[in-house]
Amino acid sequence: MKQIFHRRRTLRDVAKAAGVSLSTASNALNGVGRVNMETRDRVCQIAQEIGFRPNALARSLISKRSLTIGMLTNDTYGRLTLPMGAGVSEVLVDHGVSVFLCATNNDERLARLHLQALLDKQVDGIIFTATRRDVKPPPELLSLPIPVVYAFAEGPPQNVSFVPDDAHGARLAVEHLKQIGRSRILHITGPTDYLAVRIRAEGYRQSCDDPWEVMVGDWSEEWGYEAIEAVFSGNAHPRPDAIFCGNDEIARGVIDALRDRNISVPGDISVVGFDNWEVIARQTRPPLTTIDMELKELGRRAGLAMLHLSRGETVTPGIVRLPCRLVLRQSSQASG
Amino acid sequence: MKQIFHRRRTLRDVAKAAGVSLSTASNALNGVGRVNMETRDRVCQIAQEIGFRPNALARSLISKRSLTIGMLTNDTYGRLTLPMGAGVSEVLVDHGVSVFLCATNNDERLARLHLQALLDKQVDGIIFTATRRDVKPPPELLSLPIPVVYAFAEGPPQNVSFVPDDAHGARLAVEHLKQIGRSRILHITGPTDYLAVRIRAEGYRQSCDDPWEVMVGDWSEEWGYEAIEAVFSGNAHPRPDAIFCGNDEIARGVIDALRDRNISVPGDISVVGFDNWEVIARQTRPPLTTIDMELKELGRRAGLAMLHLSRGETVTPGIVRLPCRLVLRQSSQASG
DNA sequence: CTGAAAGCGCTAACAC
DNA sequence: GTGTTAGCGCTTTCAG
Repeated sequence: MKQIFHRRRTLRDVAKAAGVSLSTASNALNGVGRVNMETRDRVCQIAQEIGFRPNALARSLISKRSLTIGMLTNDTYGRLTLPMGAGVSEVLVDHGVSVFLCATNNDERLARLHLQALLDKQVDGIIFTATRRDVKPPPELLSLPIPVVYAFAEGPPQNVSFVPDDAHGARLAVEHLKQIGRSRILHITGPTDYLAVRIRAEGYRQSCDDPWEVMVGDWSEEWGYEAIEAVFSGNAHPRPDAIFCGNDEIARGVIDALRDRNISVPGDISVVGFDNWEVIARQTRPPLTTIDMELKELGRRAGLAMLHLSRGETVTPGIVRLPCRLVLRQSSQASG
Repeated sequence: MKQIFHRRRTLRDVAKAAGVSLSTASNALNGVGRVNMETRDRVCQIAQEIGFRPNALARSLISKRSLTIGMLTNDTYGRLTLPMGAGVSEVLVDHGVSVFLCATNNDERLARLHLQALLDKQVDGIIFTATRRDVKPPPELLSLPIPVVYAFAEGPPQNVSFVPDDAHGARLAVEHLKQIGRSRILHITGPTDYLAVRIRAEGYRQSCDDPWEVMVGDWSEEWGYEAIEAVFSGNAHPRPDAIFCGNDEIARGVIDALRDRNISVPGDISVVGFDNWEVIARQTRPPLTTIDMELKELGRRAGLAMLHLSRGETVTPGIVRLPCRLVLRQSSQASG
């Protein structure tokens, strides 16, 4: 395939066709300055007809605002980055701001390469997102000539960071379980080197009247399954009547293991997950009650903050913790 | 948060500091024209020191190449779009090309908005990707002043489109099953209004010596589960010794149903899925043999094609079908 | 109200 | 080899 494309229309074309000068055409189209109604309409009319669109590059060169931001993410677009990205561009697109997506794939060189390209292209700001909120952002971000916002990552105190309120999420889960009459609540979760794991566990301990020892493993279904085996095999373990899992995959393993043991969910034991990863949470049997981190909203907030900053406005710095949401399905209460 | 940022260094700053003219500085930094080795080094040295970086906007204004492309996708970044996006930017980043990600969310208005923004920003080209290859691309794409490449979508014949070779994938699955000695192969798949469903089914029929009637439902685990119930409940149905599923979710339902019926996988029945969606395929018990559509490679090819086109080179038009890959796990053969 | 002129930051002819 | 000049497409004083 090879196509020949004809020159784009420029403001000059419009001006000539309308028989006015460049500046008049410009003023007319932008609705600034003093310009006769009639000429204004005529210019706009003609611009429309010949399909004129202003060259954003030329504009940005003057205005020093490119209406462009970069989104730097450390993963190959995991399930976390995506909803956030959607949120970000959702709030920005109406303001004409486009988003460069840069997947650094956890590669230092790639990150630098992308960052350099972004700066060269004069992006108005950068949103850094990660798959783990305790990922250390690249140090280059600390001394940039443009604003930086952190999403699902904790930036330095002088910047704005948006993270899900994991403690709140854990509380939501536990409170819900208590409210439906559960009291022996077990927490099975992922590796403790994840900040989120530690915070969720702490949230669990604080809202539980009688917290049990937290069971720590990896993020897999397998671990959830094994954990249940461990709890129900010997007689050593006391029996829970509810299980709050650190993520949905673990919860799925837990539910499968309970079913294999003919323990009814939610009849005998209520199960709550974390993440609301639909492909898992909707497909457990029964469907999983879980905690949604509202990532899209998080993205929206980050995008909004970026918008303000790029206009030179002030945004309160610090780490903003956004509330989670309890998603009720059948795994916690029979009436669903 | 509010920060004051100081003016960026311009070529003029470099020239002044080096005591040369603008053009000499430019030539030196770009290694073009005739410029004395010593002055060249000195200029570069100084540029480095004061942290000069050329303004890509100004450059693009002259070169008419923005080193920027747009990726238009119809979904909120499904699991298909993402690996492709990674592939695209992987091949482009080394050439200084950045990618605008535009999620249209299947909204006409949003699509137009994004498209307009992209054109205004003088992107060198557009990659259109979809979640279904039979999604009709927006008609606006047909008459654009820049090249358009289709990925996981079928564009008009005069353009290049890259799609996974579903027929090949189906053949891979069936051939594999035959090779391990299976002959009564059942195909359980998704809705027939999906082009991919029809092609995979056709591939199944052609490579099977004795194809059975294809079982059609939706894309869910539930459907896979139900389908097995249907097959094994009455006596009407003949019993398969292998099941090729239209996607991994169905396969998971199938495996769960078989386990619930104490039918051994892969002992009695081999199961093969489609998609290689790891969160599912890795977590079935046993882990799922499946077909990978090599989406990242697909993205790479699309990015490469874009690169050529944006340089004005010729690319053979038409629909390019990229081979799939069989991912062996334990669900098809015991030795795994 | 409108137009001529300068300039954003950079590149590319073309003199010197 | 190096500097001067024009200009990419647009906005923006500032005269008229």
